[in-house]
Amino acid sequence: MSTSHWTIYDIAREAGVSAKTVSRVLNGKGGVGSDTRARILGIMERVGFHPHIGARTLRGKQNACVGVILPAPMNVVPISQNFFVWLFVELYRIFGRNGEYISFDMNPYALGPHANYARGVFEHLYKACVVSGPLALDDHVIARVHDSGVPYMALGRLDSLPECSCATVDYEEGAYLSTRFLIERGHKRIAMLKAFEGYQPGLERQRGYLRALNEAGLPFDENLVRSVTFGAHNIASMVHRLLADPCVTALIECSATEDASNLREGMRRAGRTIGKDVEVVAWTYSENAPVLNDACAHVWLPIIEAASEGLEGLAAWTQGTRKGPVHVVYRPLLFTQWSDCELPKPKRLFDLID
Amino acid sequence: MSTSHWTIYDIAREAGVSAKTVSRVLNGKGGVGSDTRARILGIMERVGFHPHIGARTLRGKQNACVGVILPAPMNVVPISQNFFVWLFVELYRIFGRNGEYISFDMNPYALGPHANYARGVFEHLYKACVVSGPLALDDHVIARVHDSGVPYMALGRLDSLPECSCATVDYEEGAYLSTRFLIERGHKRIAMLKAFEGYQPGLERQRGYLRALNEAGLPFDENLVRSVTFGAHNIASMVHRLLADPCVTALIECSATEDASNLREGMRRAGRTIGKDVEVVAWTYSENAPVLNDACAHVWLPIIEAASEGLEGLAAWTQGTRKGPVHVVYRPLLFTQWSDCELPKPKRLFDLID
DNA sequence: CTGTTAGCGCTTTCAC
DNA sequence: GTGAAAGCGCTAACAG
Repeated sequence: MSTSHWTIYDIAREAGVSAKTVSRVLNGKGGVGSDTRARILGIMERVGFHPHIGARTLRGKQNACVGVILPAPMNVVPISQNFFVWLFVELYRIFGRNGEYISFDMNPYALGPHANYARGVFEHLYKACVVSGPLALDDHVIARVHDSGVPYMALGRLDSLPECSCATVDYEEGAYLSTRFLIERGHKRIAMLKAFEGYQPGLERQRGYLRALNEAGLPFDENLVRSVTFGAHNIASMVHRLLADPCVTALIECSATEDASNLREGMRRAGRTIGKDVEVVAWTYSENAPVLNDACAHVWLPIIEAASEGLEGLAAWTQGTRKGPVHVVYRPLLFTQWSDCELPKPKRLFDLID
Repeated sequence: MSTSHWTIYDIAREAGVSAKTVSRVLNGKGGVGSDTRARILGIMERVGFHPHIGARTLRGKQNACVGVILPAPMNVVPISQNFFVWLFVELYRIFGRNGEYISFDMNPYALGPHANYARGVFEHLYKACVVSGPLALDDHVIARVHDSGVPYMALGRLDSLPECSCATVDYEEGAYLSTRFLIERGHKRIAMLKAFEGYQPGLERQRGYLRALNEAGLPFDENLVRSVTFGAHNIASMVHRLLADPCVTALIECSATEDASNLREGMRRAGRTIGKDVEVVAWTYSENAPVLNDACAHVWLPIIEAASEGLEGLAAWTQGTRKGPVHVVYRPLLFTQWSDCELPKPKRLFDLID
């Protein structure tokens, strides 16, 4: 083996030209004779030359990777296995196939309180990034990402940054549709099992629920809205608590668990029978796929569809074929007809460990 | 906003110290007064300072990411969805939880013939890397990775590089056990449906098969060993072709598809009935899980277990708590007892697209 | 305990 | 068509 590590200067010396000429060839730029170019390419090939990506990003403007970041720790906001696989394949389709590095930052929180989820942007590692998850109401990082000029797209909105680049569904509308539907069926006291407390989608659910109540002139009782975390135990006991009050005749299940068994367990404990003394509207993230067969309606939240369009927008922004930011918001759809079946219990990506 | 982009010089000026002092604080090194350190940290916090990762890797020795690379294009060697999810979670557990970036290079081949699968190593992006798949027999890249000094681990061996850092199972032994078992049951003409033509694990299968035949003094007929690609059509027709010869009374299914339906279809076309006029040994990648209920034996290839140990070795090597290379080889296990059930048809990660 | 100097490998002026 | 020189932001070596 000759030199274990070749720089453009080594190549230049070998070719009898200057480093700048090598740089031009490396970047496929003009201003180099075709014989010189061929000679340089030959040497590069022979010695297995690769440019130092750090030096490149330091001097040039182009960073190394497309980043994927989780704006909340996974134990706070878990990620579903199916969604993750879908996202990964989509990232591959849109970015990876062109030879982009796709870089995941799963747990910057481990690095201490000063580290934040967008460090890949601020450290000049990412040329673009996907913020994959809901944003906290007090998030102050996304605004800095926005200002950095690096193309980005969040899978969620943020009231405090209306210009935020995002692809999401209208959770407020979903909650509004759910609540209005139950009101129209004559319910007066409607409980809601929601999630994402402290995060924007949690707030949006609350707003939609309130809007429907207000329109109908019904009072708001804060005890009827419960936020759950993602533990099974927690969900069952929250349902139990909500339905302990016999005046509560309806429940909106928009906790994002997509798993009916805990809900059923909670109803059982409360001595309730679905369809008899309680009606349920459930949210689903797959078109026409019921989460709960005996629900009186489902609301479909097309987050996959929104994310797909958002990723394409992000890719175009990254390539410069369009300007950012991206702004995709899909409307949810309420449906009352579906074929009888129960979806498999969804798995969390990191259920496997610890 | 003040300066949109702070360097250690800006911090140094603000703090009234030199850049070197800031660098020391940034890297948690000694030789800085505690008041100075606190002041500098305060400024960093206030302005949201992040070091430029490219500059860091250029000057220092530490690269940015843990890399995951596929040594063959995915259309040539597909990856199973279950294995991928498992690998991702494991990477998270071992590297991601410590705050490492995990960077995937899914398709460097798109960048032209000069690009190779380990560019992330040669471009000084990776501080460590996992080579996730079988190595081609004519692979010349892994040796350069080996020489680069970057900790790495391949999920497969390579004859031409015995010192290669790897975690794998002994495919040769698997083929040997399978063939010997069938010979002991009296079979003389044993067909083998293998995969990974041109890749090391394909060769290993062939070697184990030959070794068992030789030991028993049976002749080798090259028509009895067929390599398949991963299309369903291909597998069924290969099985058909192999079993067309009535003298063939046994089949080793080690094509890595883990899907019995194509095998059954091929047997049907050949007019064969399993257990009656043909016996099958099938390979499985899950402990005690049958791929084919009416096989006469299964061989379990503990690749997950090997990969897990290999990843831990790689992590230790990366942290410097042990020396490389890693060398983990698990032995396969033949078993003839299992509970009756059929595994779900495995999904390829990228079946979803194109 | 702290600062000065040099230089990592590349790209960007600007000159010829 | 090509080259010389400067400098990106950081850290290692060496002073003080």
